Amino acid sequence: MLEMVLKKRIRYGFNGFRVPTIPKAPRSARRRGPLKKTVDDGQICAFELLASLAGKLLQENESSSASSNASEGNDLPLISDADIKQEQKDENKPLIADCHNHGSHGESAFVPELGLQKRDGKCFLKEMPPDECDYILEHASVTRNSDFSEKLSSDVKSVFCKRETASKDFRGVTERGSPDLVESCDGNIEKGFVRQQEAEKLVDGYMTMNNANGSKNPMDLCLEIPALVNSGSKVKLPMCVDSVPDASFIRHKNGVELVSRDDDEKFFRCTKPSTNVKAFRTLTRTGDQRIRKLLTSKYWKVGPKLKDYDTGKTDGGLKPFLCHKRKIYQNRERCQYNSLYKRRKISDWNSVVISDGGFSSESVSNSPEKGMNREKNRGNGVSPGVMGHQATFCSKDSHVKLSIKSFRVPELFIEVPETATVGSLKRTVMEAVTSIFGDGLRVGVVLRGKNVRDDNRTLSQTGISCKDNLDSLGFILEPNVQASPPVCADDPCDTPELVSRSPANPIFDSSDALPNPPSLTNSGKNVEFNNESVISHADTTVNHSRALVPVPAMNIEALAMVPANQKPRRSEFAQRRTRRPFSVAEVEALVHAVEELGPGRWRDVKLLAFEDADHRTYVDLKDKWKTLVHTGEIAPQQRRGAPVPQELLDRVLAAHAYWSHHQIKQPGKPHPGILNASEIHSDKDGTQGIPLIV
DNA sequence: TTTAGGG
DNA sequence: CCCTAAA
Repeated sequence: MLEMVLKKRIRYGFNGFRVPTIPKAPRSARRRGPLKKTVDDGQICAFELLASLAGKLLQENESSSASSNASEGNDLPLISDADIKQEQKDENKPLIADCHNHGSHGESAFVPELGLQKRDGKCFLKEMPPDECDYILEHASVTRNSDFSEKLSSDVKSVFCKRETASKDFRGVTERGSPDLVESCDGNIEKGFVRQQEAEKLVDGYMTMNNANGSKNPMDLCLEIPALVNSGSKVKLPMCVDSVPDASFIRHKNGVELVSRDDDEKFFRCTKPSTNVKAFRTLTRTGDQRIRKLLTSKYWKVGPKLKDYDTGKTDGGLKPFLCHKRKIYQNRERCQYNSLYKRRKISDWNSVVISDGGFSSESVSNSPEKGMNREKNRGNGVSPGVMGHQATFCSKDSHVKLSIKSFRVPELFIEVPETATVGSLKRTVMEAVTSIFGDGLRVGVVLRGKNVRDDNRTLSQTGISCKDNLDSLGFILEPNVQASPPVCADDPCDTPELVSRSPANPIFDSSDALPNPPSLTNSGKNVEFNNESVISHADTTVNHSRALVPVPAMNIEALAMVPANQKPRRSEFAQRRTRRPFSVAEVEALVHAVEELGPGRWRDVKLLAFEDADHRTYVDLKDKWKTLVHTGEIAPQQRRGAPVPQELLDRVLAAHAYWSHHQIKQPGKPHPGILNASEIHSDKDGTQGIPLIV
């Protein structure tokens, strides 16, 4: 038989799926309206439940958490999910919004919703097995979209579904305009709750997805984070991660093989007989190394070991998967996985709000703003509870609002026999996607192209609270290193970083020619940030590099349709950072630092004068110095752009001349001349700054 | 990861 | 600013 290789790129970002939402925690909460209305069931109590849960979890966790996440405080709440329950299927309720619509392309997205189930009013909690239940899976729903464009690209999109709290059902959502498929999934989704350190947080943290009623883009996630928050602790991302585990399971069942490859081309293989799916995380060549790194297989390795389970498949429907997964998951895997994933999953939830804006915030969120979401990072120990009221440097408000419309996903490669049915293909893709997620994705925060790893820094410290930086804020999905469950327990591994960076451009798609990347494109990086910074949106999605999100969406069709597109278009994705002219103050600081340190020691210059300016890399400083020198050398009339005080230019030239004569920097050594003494160790202190030159 | 330069 | 070769 031949195998077709489908390569997909998954762009999370692309249209279709914006964000899958996965509400983790309190589902009920998520739904705005429903909750109360549905009072009837347990839903009503969602918060309460959550709170109680959280409390339990906390208690339990504390011990565990200590072990597991000591460092970070990740401990998240667990989620317990009771068994899975949902089972209703409502197929056709369109919940969410669209994936993008492209005019031409219709996408159909399918978003399942997850509903929390309560078992009894009190639901989960009770049922949760103390141990295992730690977390409940959440899940994500996957969506498929078929865009042409994407199809072309053979991307897979995944979408998260949002769920309604009350309902147990999934619904498929279709996008408007998209002629294609709409599928509804019946699947059941499990949810897990994450335990959070604090119950409150739980509450806060829940995410809401958009609902049909939701406003505009259901898919969009808006996150609000207190600027002060330490990245690690406070914000929680509701990821689909949880679902991940499930996915993994799924995979096995089919015998699909997933391979994750990193740039190096190492693969992981999950294996199994039937179809093989390989998921590659290759990055688009955007060239974004960063991204690549992220994607690299190392990260992705995931635990391939899943169990097999049966699933039905003929349907071709996703449903089976979902259901199966869950079931399986619940039954068996859970425990195991829980342990494994727990950390991750649990980790953080912050409240995420779906774009609709709305969930009833009041109940949940502490934050003043209503629709805000918070995220927590799992990593930090910091309690979410504390939201920062503090003002951020840059931002006016203490909260940073982010909106993530879509995430990008790396490419997936799938191999299936020609004889495979479309349904199996779909499943395969689904599995591949889920497996990826399942493995444990964690959210990485990229600011100005740099992965922000320090989870303990506050957003304001990191610069994320600044609007300007928001543009360059992106979220990426990173493989959970932890995949190896045991290891990571405590550590940071899990801790995802949430940083958001907004990518500058949503470029990526355009190249595709396909209209699709609609959402992304729209959002172009800059556009959005207004007061609120929207972080990822389109950009992220678009940018492969920046924004990734966990939620998987799939385009099945696309897959089928486009078996092999391999065109990696690098250019597409790459985007340029937003331009950020140096202010006079920055120039002054730079000049001062160079006067002391001399050129050639850009790292030290950065540390000395721009340590807190995350967006200024040492390369930027070096480049700026280069331009300053040039500017100083040319006639004032020839200078363009924001004028730099002549005084500074004079200092630039003086320093340049000085260092040209003196050995410019010797890294290890201080220079004999003027400067040295101060310089060497002065680094950060250097503040005293001695204007050496002059 | 930094530097150093060209683009 | 980006991208890279070198270190």
